[in-house]
Amino acid sequence: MNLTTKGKYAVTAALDLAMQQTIADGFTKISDVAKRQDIPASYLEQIFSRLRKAGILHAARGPNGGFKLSKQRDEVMIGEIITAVERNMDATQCSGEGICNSGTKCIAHNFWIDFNDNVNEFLMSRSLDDVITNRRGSVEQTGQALIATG
Amino acid sequence: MNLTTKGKYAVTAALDLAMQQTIADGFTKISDVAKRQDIPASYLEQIFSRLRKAGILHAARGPNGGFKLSKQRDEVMIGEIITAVERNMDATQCSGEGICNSGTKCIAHNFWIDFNDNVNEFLMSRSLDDVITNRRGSVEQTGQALIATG
DNA sequence: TAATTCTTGACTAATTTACTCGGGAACATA
DNA sequence: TATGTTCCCGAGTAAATTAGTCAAGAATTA
Repeated sequence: MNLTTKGKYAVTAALDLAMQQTIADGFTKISDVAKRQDIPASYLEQIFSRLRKAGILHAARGPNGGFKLSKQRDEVMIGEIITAVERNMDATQCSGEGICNSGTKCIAHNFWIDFNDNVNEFLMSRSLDDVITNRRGSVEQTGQALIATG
Repeated sequence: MNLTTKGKYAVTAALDLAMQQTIADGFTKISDVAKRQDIPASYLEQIFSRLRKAGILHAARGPNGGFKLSKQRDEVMIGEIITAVERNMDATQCSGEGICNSGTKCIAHNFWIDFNDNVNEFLMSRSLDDVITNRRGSVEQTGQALIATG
């Protein structure tokens, strides 16, 4: 399981975009987000690139360009953001393949599956809007699983 | 947040010890646990050393020596094991210090605190016995927090 | 004494993280 | 169409971390 600076920056930056869209409806520049949230701009480029490819953000080039959310802020789940940028959020030793002890499931396998489910549910039940308004998960889990649960 | 092979090996090895103690009441050798659970023995040495220093295991040297749990298997929480061996399980960007955005709390700070609490509760509510008998957390959270929650 | 088992610390290769850098492409405006 | 703006993309890299190995030593039992 990896939860790194990249994932945390991604969430922070997405929250920033969501908040900016409440103020004005246009695109927000990487450099502005970077400055406000204290994130290295060139690193944030990489992160936004991934979020765009995952369909979470929409980009526009040129003057007045930048990024905006593809959906409403109550429709974007934190879990989506994290899986889009993190290498691996799975907690099983075998990446869910059940081969953790010389080809068979290790004795902790089901425990880590449960752990995955728990993290999954937490991250997929909280939208950007929930976090901004300090709610603790109000929207139903809708889509696909964040982590393969074997 | 770091959940690495070390933490996963630690849980698996502790489960093995717990299961062995049901069979016989003596000490279990590192080499036996390593063989059964497919964990490098010299790496497991390091892991058991930490678990012993954390008071989770008790060791004996010499013939018939090895390791055993210091408590009953329904009293050892998975969370204890993981914090004993993992470098950092905190998910906040600032290690809970609230300085994630140039000296102040970043806009995601409270979210990561909630995430910590969630993981915390999950791991501290499951004992070795719960995992072995495939229960999903039966014992009350008793002790100190796994992760500082700011 | 000899064999066994933990104890400790040093060491290391490979991987990952957390970035930077530079050139290019699209777009808006004048 | 020239110019500045902003995203796009890939390559490169220093530092940290992971996932181990190895060897010498201490305690214990037979």
